[in-house]
Amino acid sequence: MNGNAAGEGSQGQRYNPAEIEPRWQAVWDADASLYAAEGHETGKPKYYCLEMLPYPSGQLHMGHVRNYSIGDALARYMWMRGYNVLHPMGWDAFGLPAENAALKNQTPPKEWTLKNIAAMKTQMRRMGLSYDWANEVTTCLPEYYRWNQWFFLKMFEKGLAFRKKSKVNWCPECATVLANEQVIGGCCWRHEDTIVEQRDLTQWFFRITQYGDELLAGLDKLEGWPEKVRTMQRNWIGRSEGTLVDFAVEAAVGDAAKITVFTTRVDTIFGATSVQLAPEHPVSKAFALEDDALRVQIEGLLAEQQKAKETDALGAIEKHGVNTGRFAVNPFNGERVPIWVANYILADYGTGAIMSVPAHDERDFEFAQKYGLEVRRVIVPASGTNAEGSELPYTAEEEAVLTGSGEWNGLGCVAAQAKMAAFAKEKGFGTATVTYRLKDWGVSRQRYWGTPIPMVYCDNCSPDEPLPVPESELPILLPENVDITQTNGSPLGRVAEFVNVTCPKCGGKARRETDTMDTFVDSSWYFYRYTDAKNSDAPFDSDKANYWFPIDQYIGGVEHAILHLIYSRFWTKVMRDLGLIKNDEPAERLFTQGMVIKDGSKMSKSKGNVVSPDDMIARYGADATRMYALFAAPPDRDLEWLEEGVGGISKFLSRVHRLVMKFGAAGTAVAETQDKAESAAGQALLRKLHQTIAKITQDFDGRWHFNTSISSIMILVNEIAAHEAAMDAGEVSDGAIREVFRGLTLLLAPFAPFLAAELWQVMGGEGVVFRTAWPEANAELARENEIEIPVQVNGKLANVVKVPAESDEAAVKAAALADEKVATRLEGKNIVKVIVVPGKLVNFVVR
RNA sequence: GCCCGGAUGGUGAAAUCGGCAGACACAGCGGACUUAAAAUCCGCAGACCUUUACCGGUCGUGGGGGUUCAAGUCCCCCUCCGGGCACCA
Repeated sequence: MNGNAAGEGSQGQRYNPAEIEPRWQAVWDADASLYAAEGHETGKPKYYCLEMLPYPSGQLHMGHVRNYSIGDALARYMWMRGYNVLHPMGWDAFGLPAENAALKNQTPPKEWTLKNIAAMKTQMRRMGLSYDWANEVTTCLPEYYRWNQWFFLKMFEKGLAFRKKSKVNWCPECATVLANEQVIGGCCWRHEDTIVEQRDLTQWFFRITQYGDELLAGLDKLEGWPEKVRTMQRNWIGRSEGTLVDFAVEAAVGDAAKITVFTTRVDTIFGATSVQLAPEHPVSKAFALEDDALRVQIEGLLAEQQKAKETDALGAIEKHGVNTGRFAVNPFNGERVPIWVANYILADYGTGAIMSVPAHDERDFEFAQKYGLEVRRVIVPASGTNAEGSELPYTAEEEAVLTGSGEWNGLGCVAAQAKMAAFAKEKGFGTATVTYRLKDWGVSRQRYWGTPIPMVYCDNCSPDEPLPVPESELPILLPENVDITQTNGSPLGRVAEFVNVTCPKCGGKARRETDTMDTFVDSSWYFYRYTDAKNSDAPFDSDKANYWFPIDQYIGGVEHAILHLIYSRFWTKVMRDLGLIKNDEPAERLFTQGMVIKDGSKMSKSKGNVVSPDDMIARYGADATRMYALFAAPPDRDLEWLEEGVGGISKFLSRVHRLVMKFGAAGTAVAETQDKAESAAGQALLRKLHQTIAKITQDFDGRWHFNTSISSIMILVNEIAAHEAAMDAGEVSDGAIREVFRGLTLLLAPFAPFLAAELWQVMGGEGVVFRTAWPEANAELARENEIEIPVQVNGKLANVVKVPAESDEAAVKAAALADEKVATRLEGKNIVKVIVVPGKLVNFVVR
């Protein structure tokens, strides 16, 4: 290039990320120690910075870019603050897409997955992310999934892994079972238009409900987690205190001698005017066997309920019921009440049976109105409470007392609940109890690409009980070259060498379990493996895990608020009880970043609004792409991707580059300049630098509003540019120039690592910029000499006056009164009151 | 229905503890440089009224009320948008 002879800006020195970034990437890739975590023997405090591991689809998307830009900035900052940082990455590599891709491209899942991992790793390196690749974890490799199997055996030993026949969500498209959490709106989470069916299958489960109380109680202590996530988990666990009460069935048939109802309002039991059963309740079934006409009606109700469940319209289902013609006896008052079967009673919550109290429950009221059942009031507002809230149904329990309830009359509702539950227990027809919405975790999947479950079935020696594979036989390798083109049944069931096995107990012929594990198993403990990823004797070394855990900061999308994060908490508690670790919770702090939006909606292939990170990097560089992801919005909010914005950041980085090339080459070795004779320009530069250091340090340590951190760096650069002429003229000392450019580069390092490394080298900085101590804000240098004070008259701005920074109240007031404009406003008025907030404002209240 | 978020210029946003609303950017407009364009640099920029211009004024943070010398910020009521949960007894 030619023609641009003027001064410093020759073409060859222009900011060119396409040249700078690959050069530095090569340097970093060649140095495995750069981002390596140190051992516990280091004297430094530890910091475990973790971003959620991606599914290796083959392509990073902008959500990843955002997630990892946040984590990377934090990790680099913590390093510069002198911490021993663990910043690992891995691959959630099992799961259905690999099988789908295999069908489509005739590529085996393993090959497809490993190829994708390689591609995404390249993208991550291009992004300049500071991962410790020595601790990389890939969940689909036997080195990892053998420990899934090991944990399964431990859980089986402790009775935490068990089999039961259960109604399962079946996606016809996936031809597999889905967890409740994978059913969204009655449809499959992967096939949004495919309605999930109910099927009966024998499945493996993890007894997460055993930890229900602890999972719930632990949420209160997770103060570093978003309240939103904690609330979602609380709702998911759905703990509910109530009472079980037995109603005897009149003229009992077979097993159907009593009906146990679950209620949270046992205080209303004198108002119970019917018992309502779920269609699938054993007593419903027993009645149906005796009466064909009734059976048909009950089946009808069941069909309605299932259909509603499938379309997720359960909340809106029209209530239907059928009177069985039979009666149950209320043990509290000996009264006969009719037994109904209804479509809105769920078999899998509580006991599948309720007592219906129309006067004090919305749903019961609606049902009773429809079928003309008796509505009997047994609760009234406590005296002194106004009666308007007492219209039926009256559901209050505070400030409300019992009536028409025999010996319990006059008791407050809450007190009555405890006393009546105790009474039921004493008399042997009930007890206080706790019910959960949380269900045990179904982990069986009838798929190929997952961890084989390490159990065998032997008809000879153990026809009823599955047998665990001995630990010494692990891993049970997932066979390769399996035909996964057939869609029905487990693919592994068709591999004879896999299925046929010698019984570990009797040595005879036995069959292997052919289901694989839910991939949420993989992601429930991967972050422990990061602490010791190469260990072949154990999932990890306890000392190492205990050094690093809990995770100091976990960063990811809010879509994992329930599933992944509750399973991870469960797994941590199980591992603690196995004696492997000491912590009760996996992560001290959790951060959920917002979505990346384009043209008003979430980026997705179907909407065709996907922006490729590779394109952005090719056009503007990785630094600009990452920095934009942090600049465009605070990290917890949704971010609108605007390509022009990335261009703006790129322009800003060019400015920085130009200025450092021009002035920074003087070097960074000397950092102190408290030269008393520093020029006004020099003082202004140092003042802005130290203000910026304070601001960014505060952002990192506090609320993570990196958008304002970056804007403050821009302000600093604007200040530098404004003093360019003064620097040209030699009015600013070399020391001040050095300090300013050195500080600027260090502040930039967490956000734009490539450029920071480049500039550091240009300036002759010692060592690696990312291991250089984070600059410290000098309050003395940051202090303003003069500040502007707004002066208001009756709360309206009159003028702004300049005063020395340390002015006291009287001086500020005097300066305000001395101002001409202010004086004009005050003319002829009576000053009633003067408010002076030192350093902030003056307000004259006049009449 | 319940529980969380959110609503500020043309756009993304800032205002962290009740103290100058719109920092910093994007887009736009004007200018410098250039044969020209790109790039770069400088400047303008909430709306409205007034004014040749300067100056000046009024309104303004989804809507309505309130507290206060002072409200985007606190309190009460309402609207809309996003997310989660939902006959869970």
